[in-house]
Parts: sequence; C-alpha cells; structure tokens
Amino acid sequence: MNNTDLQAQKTRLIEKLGVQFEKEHQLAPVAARIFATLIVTGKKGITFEQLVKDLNAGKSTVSTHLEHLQTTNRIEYYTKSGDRKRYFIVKPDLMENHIDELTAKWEAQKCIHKEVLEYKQKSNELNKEDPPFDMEFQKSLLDFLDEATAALNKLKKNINNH
Amino acid sequence: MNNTDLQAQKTRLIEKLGVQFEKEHQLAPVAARIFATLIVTGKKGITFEQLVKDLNAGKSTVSTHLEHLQTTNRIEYYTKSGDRKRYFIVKPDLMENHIDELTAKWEAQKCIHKEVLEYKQKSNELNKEDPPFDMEFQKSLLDFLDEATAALNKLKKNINNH
DNA sequence: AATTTGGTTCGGGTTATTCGGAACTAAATA
DNA sequence: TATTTAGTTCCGAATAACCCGAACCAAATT
Repeated sequence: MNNTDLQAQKTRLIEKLGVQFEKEHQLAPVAARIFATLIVTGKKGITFEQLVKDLNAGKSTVSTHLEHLQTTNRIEYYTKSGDRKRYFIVKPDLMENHIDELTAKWEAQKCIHKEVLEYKQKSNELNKEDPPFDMEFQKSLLDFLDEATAALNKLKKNINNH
Repeated sequence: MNNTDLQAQKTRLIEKLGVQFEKEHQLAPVAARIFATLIVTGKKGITFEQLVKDLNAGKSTVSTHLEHLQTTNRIEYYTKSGDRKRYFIVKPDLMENHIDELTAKWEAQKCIHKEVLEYKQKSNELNKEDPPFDMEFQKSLLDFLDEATAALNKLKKNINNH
C-alpha cells in the first residue's frame, strides 16, 4: 500500500459517496462530488481551483455549487494569511446540523400523519355506515418517528458532551 | 363539519403528502399524488379510472406510475369478483418494507463511512509528517447510524407483535 | 360480430436540470 | 499602469424527467 493506491482509494470513495449524496441530499452530480471531496479531504480543506482540476468541471459549475453548499449550511471556508485562495471544508458542526434537519423533517412528517389520523377518525364518525378506516400504518409510522426522534436526541447529547 | 369539508381536507392532505413523498421517495409529482391518495383512501382502495379523474392525469401517466409503485413494493391491488376493475391499495406490510429499506440504506452508509475511516487511518500511518486526519464526523455518523438502526429494530419487533 | 370496458405501449412535446464557455470583476502583483 | 490571480455572473446547449394523446390490446358484453 503506497500513496498511489491511497489516491486511487480516495477517488473511489469520492465517487461512492457522491452517488449516495445525490439521492440523500438531492444534490447535482458535481455538487455531490464536491461535498464528498470535502468529506474525505478533511479539515485541511481544498481550494476552488483544485476542485475544478480534480473533478474535471467548469469553473462556473464549481462556483455555483460551492455557493449552494454554503447557503445550505453544509460547507464553509477559511483562508491563510498571505494566500488569496479559499480552503473549503465541511462545517465542523455538520453532524449537529444533519441531526437538526432530520428532526425537523420527522417532526413535519409526524404532523401530517397526525392530520391523516384525524381525517380518518372524523370520517369514521361522520359515515358510520361505511366500513371504518384502518389506521395501523399511521400509528406504526408515528411510533417509528417517536422512536427515531428519541434516538436522535440521545445521540445529540452524546455529541455535545464530546 | 360535513362530507364536503371532509372531501376538501382529503384533497389538502393528498397534496401535502404528495409534496413530501416527491422528496422522501423520489417520486414524480403524479406518482407521489397517487401514493398519497392510496394512503388516505385506506384499505377499500381506489380504481385506475378514479385516479385518472381525481388527479386530472392522463391514463398513460397513471398506468406508468401505478406500474412503478407496484414494482417498488409500495402498492398492490385486489379485485372484486364480477368486477374487472383493480382496486389499488398500499401494501399492508408497507411499514415493514419501509423499515427494511431504511435499514439497508443505513447499512450501506455505515459501510462506506467505515471505508472513509479506514482510508483516513491508512493515510495517517503512511504520511506521518502531515497533520493527521480528523475523524469526528465519521465516528459521530457511525454512532448515529447504530442508534438509528437499533431504534428501528426495536420498532420492528413491536410491529410484528401486533 | 361489433362494441364497451379497463387498461398498456409508444412516440413526441414541454419543462426543468445540469453543465460549461465567455465575458466580467476585484484584489494583488509586477 | 498592465497583468495575473481567484473567482463570479450570464447566457446557451445538452440532457433528462415528466406527462400526455393516440393507437393499440384483451376480455367481457351486447
């Protein structure tokens, strides 16, 4: 195992992560590759021009996606004094942000499926001659979301105590 | 609160669920509306032609999306004897499927982030002069995925005992 | 046998996404 | 002051996603 192998593995990992991020975070292919690159590059960061070179992408493409990744709270950059370049890194609190996002998403889901439950209950009361609605799916889903949220909160505390 | 109000609420709910499903399950707009309709319609089901009418969509569109939703294990249909129509419903084991899918997804994520960890460790060993990689994100993420998976398994048992 | 019913399949049009080139800018350097 | 550096902004082109109408088909009905 030498540095060439390591470089090859890095490229493989970026591609694999990229594919995943496209779906997971709904990112354009190049955006996902940028994000993946920052993940495996770590806290030393990577510059704009290096990204353009590594990913074989246009400057405008990289510029646009970097902008988007920043506004969506996933990445940031630092500079070195006497060096105009920006060094892009994943936000140090990425995991916390991720958790908060998931919590918000799950909360929204709970909310709407509670509405579905209400709808079915009202419908049952109003139309007693019709066969009643089944509510198992909603109940299971709400259970799931509660469990999942609890697990998330537990983890968030762990992270904060680090 | 009368049946007209209830119908209006149903329409609202379908739209709201639809928007969510587009992102959550990566479905086309009409596909998401179909799925949402089945969710709020419940086990009595809904026919092809009713979907075409309710959603103001083309027959071909509905046909294609129904096909897709079936092959992705989300919906199925039953028939009534002496009635050629198909009555589409969400799969009764939808929640279990959902959980299994999530488990598989999270397992894949664990797998790749473990690879990232390996890469960083190897890199640290190979280039001892360079500043070492930070691995907090990967570790937190792996913790999270473990917690989340555990919560899922717990829930799955609950559902099976119902 | 002709028609109706309940769909499916195919091809094309529309819209949305994604990317990149070219021109531009602001700061630093020569 | 001219040039290089480190990007950004503004299109246009290529591609992909999405939906629909029209034609089709198989089973049931008239």
